[in-house]
Amino acid sequence: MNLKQLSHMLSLSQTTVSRALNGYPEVNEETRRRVIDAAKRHGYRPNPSARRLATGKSGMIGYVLPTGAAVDIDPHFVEFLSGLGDYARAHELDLVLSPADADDEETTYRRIVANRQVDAVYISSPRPADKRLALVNTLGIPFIVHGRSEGFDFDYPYLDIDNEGAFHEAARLLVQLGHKRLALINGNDRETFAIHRERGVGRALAASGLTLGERHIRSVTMTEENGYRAARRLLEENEPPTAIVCSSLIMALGVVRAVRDLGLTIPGDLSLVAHDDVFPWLRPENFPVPLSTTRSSIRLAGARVAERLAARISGLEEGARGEVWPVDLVVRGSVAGAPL
Amino acid sequence: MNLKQLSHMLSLSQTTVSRALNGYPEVNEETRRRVIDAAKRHGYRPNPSARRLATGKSGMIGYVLPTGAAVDIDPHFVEFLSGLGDYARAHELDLVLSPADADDEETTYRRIVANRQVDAVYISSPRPADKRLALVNTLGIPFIVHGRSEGFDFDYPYLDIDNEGAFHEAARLLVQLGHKRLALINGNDRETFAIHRERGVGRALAASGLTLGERHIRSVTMTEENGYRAARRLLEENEPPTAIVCSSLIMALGVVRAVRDLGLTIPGDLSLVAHDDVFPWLRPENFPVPLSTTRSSIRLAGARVAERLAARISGLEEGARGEVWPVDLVVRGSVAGAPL
DNA sequence: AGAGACTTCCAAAGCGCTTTGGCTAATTTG
DNA sequence: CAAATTAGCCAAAGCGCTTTGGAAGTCTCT
Repeated sequence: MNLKQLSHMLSLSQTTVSRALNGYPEVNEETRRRVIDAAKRHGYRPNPSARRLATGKSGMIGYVLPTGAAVDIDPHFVEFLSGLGDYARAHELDLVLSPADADDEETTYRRIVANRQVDAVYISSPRPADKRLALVNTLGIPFIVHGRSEGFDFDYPYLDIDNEGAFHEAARLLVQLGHKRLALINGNDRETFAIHRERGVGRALAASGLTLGERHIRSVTMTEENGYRAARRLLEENEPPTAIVCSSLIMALGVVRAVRDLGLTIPGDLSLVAHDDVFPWLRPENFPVPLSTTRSSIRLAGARVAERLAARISGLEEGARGEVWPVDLVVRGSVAGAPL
Repeated sequence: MNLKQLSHMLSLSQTTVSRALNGYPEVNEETRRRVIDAAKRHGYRPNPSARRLATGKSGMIGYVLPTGAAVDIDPHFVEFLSGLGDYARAHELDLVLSPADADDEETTYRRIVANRQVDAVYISSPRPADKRLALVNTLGIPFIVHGRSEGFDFDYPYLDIDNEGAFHEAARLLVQLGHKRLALINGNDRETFAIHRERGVGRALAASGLTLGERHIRSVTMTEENGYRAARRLLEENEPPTAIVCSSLIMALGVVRAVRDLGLTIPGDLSLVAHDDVFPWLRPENFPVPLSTTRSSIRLAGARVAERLAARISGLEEGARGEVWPVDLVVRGSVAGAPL
């Protein structure tokens, strides 16, 4: 059932039927009702390919997926996707994943924009002065950044959590508990979120005249093994930290293992706080010692990003609105006063 | 730069240019060279929307993503996706994720097929007599199943690992080591892979006159917490198992925690083997006691599925070829002879 | 030399929608 | 009451490809 048949059936022109269905004003309400009714009865669905060709709109959102033999997709991605799906499901919005060589995403961005494959894209894990931002900005495709970048002469729409505030709170708590030697096991410090987190911890320490020395910062990709290694190196130093703030639950697993291997205890010898993106399959309250966390659901963020992308596509949202979500600090058994 | 302009430039018809570019035989090789050359020089790329409308082919593969407030996307998905991207990247093949209500995926399958949104789909985590299989089979869209189903009167193309064989081997090893009371902490037993794994363990036990009683099988979604709970319940029974086979590393984390909480040790009191899908961020050799595993890279499977989908789309692969990959049994410190 | 078979190309008709530019009849306005 | 709007509809022209159905020219064979 296509438009031609439907309009013939109604003894109307394709123009009128099309307009009736798409909510244009220049059609009699009575006629519109007839059309909509007939369309529903006959299960008419406009052919998306034809519509695409005519309008240049695809009704899909895109994501350029960096891949490569040495590249692992962040496990957080799947949670973000769940959220995105939560929104998209209800709006028949599909997501196009365009795998790209991690060393050359630009080609892929250009391709999907030139081909008009998607109406909008989102960008995740941005870095300061991230080239992708500049690119999509000049290419003129609607976009939203999940996270933040820095150092541009233009504003852009984003959704981010208050990483600095969260880690500031966490560190401040530890300082208040008497800890003087804090360490930070961070994610890749070329990404903005990691920079913000470090800044948060640094600010909290500075407020008490303390500092976060180079020695006490590890910046690694977030695997259990890297968490373990970082923790061991920190804890085997001369004056080991008495508290660690850690950027992910997965790394925290490694930290816990290292602490055990060294015959230490949490929170007796070491206080530990980690950031929790809320994985359904690994929960901080189930750690050997319930883990204190800064918590923010990445799934909710996914849903919100989808919602805002849809709004931008339909013109409901404009401009460079930045949105920063607060982060909860949830204190559990893994923190205690500094050892004497 | 579109076809019209290009053909005008070459003083050829659109027909000839189109055919030259698409490798049709009825065009002089000399002409073809000229055309291809000019196309390259001017950076001509056929408009995919137009091509889609004309041919009905989208050049994309699809996946219907079950979502819902109570539905969590399997973290394995991201690894599979990495593999898919490895192949797709090199072939400019995009992946369309169509989020669907987990209780009604059929509508979405029908939509993407009717709209010809994708040229092929893959289906994962199939169950016996899975409705999705019957559906895509009748809808006539090329597909590949990652995993296996059972109980159909038709064959279908799939890629699966030898779950039964793997768990048979694992259980056989444990039996050989003198274990008489084995338990299985499995995934959702409505999915075929879990059934196969149970079958494998059962067969190994039966070969030695042992059985895997109802009591010794837990079938749960694969979270750390569920692994912990299942292990505790098993180990707190009258005659607790001396060996556990576990369907995922994440659950194994929970098992290890439970063992510790109960004051037991691995492998002294309990031998443990788990299936490892090869996550980059959690490796069995880094468990407190290095974990014995049945190993199979889900990422490689993703790449292979993409490759086969592409082959089916282009007609290189036909029929209902099933492909079963062997699984490695990797023995590490977590298994030992049965306690006396 | 004429019939048949290739080879190589082309004009034009789709694919199914949106949108432009009217046209008619009804309504409002001075 | 004539002129100017407006409401409501339509025909036709795209969007940029692929593909059908020739047509003209070149070879081959008897």
